[in-house]
Amino acid sequence: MKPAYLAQMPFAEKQIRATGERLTQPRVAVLALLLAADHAMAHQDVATAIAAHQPIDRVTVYRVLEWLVEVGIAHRIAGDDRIWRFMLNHAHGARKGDIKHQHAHFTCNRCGQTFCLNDMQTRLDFKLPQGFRPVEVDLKFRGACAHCS
Amino acid sequence: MKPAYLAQMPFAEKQIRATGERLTQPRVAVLALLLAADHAMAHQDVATAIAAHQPIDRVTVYRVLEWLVEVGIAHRIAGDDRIWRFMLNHAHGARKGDIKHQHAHFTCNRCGQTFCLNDMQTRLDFKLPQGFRPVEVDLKFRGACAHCS
DNA sequence: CTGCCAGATGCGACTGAATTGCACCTGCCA
DNA sequence: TGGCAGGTGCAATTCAGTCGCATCTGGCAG
Repeated sequence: MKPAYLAQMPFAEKQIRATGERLTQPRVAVLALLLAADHAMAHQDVATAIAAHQPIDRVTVYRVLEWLVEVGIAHRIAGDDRIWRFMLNHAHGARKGDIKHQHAHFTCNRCGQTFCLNDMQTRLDFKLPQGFRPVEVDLKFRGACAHCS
Repeated sequence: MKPAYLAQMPFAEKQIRATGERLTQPRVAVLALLLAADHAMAHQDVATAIAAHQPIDRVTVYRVLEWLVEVGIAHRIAGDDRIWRFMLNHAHGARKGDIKHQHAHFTCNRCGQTFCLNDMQTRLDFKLPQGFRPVEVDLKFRGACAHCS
């Protein structure tokens, strides 16, 4: 059986080319996998999924994921199990001076999966104590996801 | 020179007794240290600070911190460096059905310290996608803290 | 089309936070 | 004050993530 992410490869290639950086097998495979995922993936998940279809080194997976974050394609999420999870960024027109990356994550206590809530409606009004100047905000929910509840 | 946290020991003892659980040296020391801290402390910080004054095992520190979380005295914060940090809970009358633990953390990009923003004013209106039922919310800021800005 | 080489990959060894197993010790109640 | 449940100390282990280095390769120059 062919993994579903293979269908995403052409799109992955295109997106990598758009960065102007090198197009390599591991990069395409990892990005295609993330394109096909509806939830955040841990390094291990990525390595296992790809290894089932083509040989890939653990370390390369780490480096590709890190690279995807660097070029702004993906972002990493710190899990409660001290494991990084990765997800593609939604295109969002950030303007200079804006607080970056203001979007929410939802981790399901039942199935353990982490989702990005890009389309949620949030209004966050806050006023920090004197002197604290935020640059970035993360919002994280825990509970039961749509699948498990 | 006597570490400042020693002054907190009587209070620590009292709070531990209030739990009905055993009163032990390591528990008192760790709690006293956290009582004296104005920011979240990593396991290592705790171990080092206490070891300077009395012998204590690394593993015991882990277990005491975990225990403090269990009995509801402290809570743990996942850092971006995949290190747990611990801070005392503010007393807050949570009612059944309330979303637990809705408070914010602020991690300084300069000095690396993490603070609990208990006294901040926040209003968070949110509406999650269909089916997602949150139990807990964490809000995390990164930027420059009052000391560094 | 081909050779070159910066940059990417693969592999092994390593780091460091956190956990586990087990023997010993100690609060605390009877 | 004796017993023992539960806490502590120590050694060994786990596991995500990192590093150094040799090899390979995408993509440009020639």
